[in-house]
Amino acid sequence: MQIIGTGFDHLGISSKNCRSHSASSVHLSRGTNSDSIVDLVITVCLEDFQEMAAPARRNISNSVVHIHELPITREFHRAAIANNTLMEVILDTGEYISILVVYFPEEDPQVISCRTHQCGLGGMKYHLSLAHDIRDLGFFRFELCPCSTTLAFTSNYEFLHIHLLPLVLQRIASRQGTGADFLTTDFLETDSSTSGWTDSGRRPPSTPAPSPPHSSTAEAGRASSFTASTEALDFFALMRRTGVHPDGVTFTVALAASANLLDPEPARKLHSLVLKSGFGSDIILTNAVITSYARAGQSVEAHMVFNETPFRDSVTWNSLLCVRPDHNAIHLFNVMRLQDVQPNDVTFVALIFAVNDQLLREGQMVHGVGFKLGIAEELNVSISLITMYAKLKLMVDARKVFDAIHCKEIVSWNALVSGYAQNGQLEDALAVFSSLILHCMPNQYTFGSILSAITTTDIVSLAYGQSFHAHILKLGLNANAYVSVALIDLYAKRGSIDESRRAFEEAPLKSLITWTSIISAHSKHGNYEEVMSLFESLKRTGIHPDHITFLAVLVACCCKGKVDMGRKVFESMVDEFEIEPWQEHYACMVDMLGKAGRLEEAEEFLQLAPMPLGISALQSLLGACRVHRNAEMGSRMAEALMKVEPTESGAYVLMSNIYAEKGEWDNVAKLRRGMRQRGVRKEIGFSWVDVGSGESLHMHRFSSGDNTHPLAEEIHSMAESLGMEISYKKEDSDMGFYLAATN
DNA sequence: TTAGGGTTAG
Repeated sequence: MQIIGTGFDHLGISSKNCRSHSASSVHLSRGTNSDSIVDLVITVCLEDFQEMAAPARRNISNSVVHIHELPITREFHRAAIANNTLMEVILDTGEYISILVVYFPEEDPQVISCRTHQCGLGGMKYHLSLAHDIRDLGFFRFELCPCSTTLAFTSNYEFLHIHLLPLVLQRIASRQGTGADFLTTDFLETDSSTSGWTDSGRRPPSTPAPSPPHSSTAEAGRASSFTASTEALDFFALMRRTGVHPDGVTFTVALAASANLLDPEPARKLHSLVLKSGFGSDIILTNAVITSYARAGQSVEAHMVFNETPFRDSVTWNSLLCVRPDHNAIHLFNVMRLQDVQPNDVTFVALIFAVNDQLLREGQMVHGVGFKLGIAEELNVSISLITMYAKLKLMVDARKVFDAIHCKEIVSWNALVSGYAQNGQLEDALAVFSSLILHCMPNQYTFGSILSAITTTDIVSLAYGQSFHAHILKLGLNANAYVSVALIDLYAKRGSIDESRRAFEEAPLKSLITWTSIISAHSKHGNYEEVMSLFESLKRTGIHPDHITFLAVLVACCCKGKVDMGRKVFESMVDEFEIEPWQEHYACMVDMLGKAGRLEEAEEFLQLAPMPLGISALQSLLGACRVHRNAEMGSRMAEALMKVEPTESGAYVLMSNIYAEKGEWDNVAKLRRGMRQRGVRKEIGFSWVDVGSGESLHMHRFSSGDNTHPLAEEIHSMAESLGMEISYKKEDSDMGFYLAATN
């Protein structure tokens, strides 16, 4: 990427400030680069940007365009025109283009650099990735998107941003040097004393809403949506503070932003403002209010607004149908039809989504009604149906829906691949992939599904995954967040931890999931030190670990016998990160304490858990009782296990071993009799060996004493020699430990 | 300017 311009030096913009989205180096020198990538640098504020942008639009596909040092004006509203025109330029050209906009107020220049990055998707759709390089602007800290983010151009955020940016500029100019941190003020708060459900003072019940994601923690898309929406509402607040009255469009945009925040407060305040501003009967705003409440988890309020609305259009009904958790979507759909409201494709998509895997008949019924109305054949409805049937484990029906689609786009192929992958039908998924590549270009979703299917299919060799990895590299999809996570997981589960690590390091944007993937990978490999070091690095990034991260760390502590550290981690999860432990966390603690021989503490944890811990915790404690020869606690655990799962052999076998080791043969015989009477059979355990020669893409499965493989003899002798090597190594390390202890 | 879903990850 090349940025052309003059006047940058004295503004202090360095390559650091102008991070390249594509991670290539940034040159701030004057020069021309007429290759395929075109960069446009604009120094504003502009006298009349529109006029200047016109030649830009004409020339942009030919070479570098440079608009520079235009006279500064105080008519800031023109900046809005400038922004709009800028966006038009991007859309018109349809080229890969990077634009840097530098706002340059007259006195004491302040800089906001805003890089707009556009990528065209086959000329069909345009998405903008809008990244703001933030500079410390003295009194004014402009917290936009701290990292590169992707936003749809048509998202409300941009429009609001474009409309209100001039106000920000005006604010900067008028308040320079005042030290006011005006963007942190909650302008919506000015109405809080009077805000409420309606002017009659009726307030909605305060149901807790899901907390907003940490802007620094959530994966980039979510974070950007959250940050952008917060910013949009800040602008809205600023707009009101500066005395500009919002119109219906502004309210709609602000409500859409509030819907992204998952926080009921802005929704309530905006609803109140809508009513006070006389927009109470505006159907578009009413619909937006319903969605805003619904997204914030306030389904009661969403329903109340719906009920109090005298006029409802199809969007109003669809808005309510999309409220989660849905209150009987099928019933709502029936009422809608009784009231002669015509359902459309959106209605069906929402309805199908509401049909979960418990509702087979309802799902089929919805399909039938959609078919009769001629809506089921619409592409988006068909894709929803494929996913619905895949969830219902009816892949034959999913396939029928897929086959009936006339114009198959990549998303429909992906829905089918994913359906097969999720239902463990790897071969079908691979067959669909083979056809898919003849018709369209696979994308990150395709590979995400395929890789996860390979990872979860035990009998498939790593070589299979590697061939897809090669495909991914060729298409340049390896940097995608989802693909990199799938690769980390694939390599870790197939024993190649170094490849896992490489996939992690190559991931340009590391989300919590990326971090958790690599921590889990090392945890599975028993690399305690790596796990702890990565965990510390993760915390230093400011990303908050979640339940699964903690589980991976606790498992690592458990495997390594680091009980005190494990307890510390568990406590920090509860006290510092305020994460309510799942039963898996308690079970892990029980396992950890049990393995370390701290059986009483383990049993305490078992009782401490606010929920029943399930069989795995009991099994692990029973196993610990066997190792540490505590028959009394062991029999308590075994009894509890036999009550929960009377036909599972594990408890009988373990308890029988405890008795055998203590020489209590009568008890052993009693247990065995009990097993026979209840028809309990010991399950056969299998192991898989990946030969990795490339001749076969499938792994080889063995059970104990299994001689059916043609190379059984060779394999057994190799296993024997490996076993001997392991025991020598173990003796060596035991001796080392002994020497260290005696010294 | 309001409604939705489909593909991916620990």
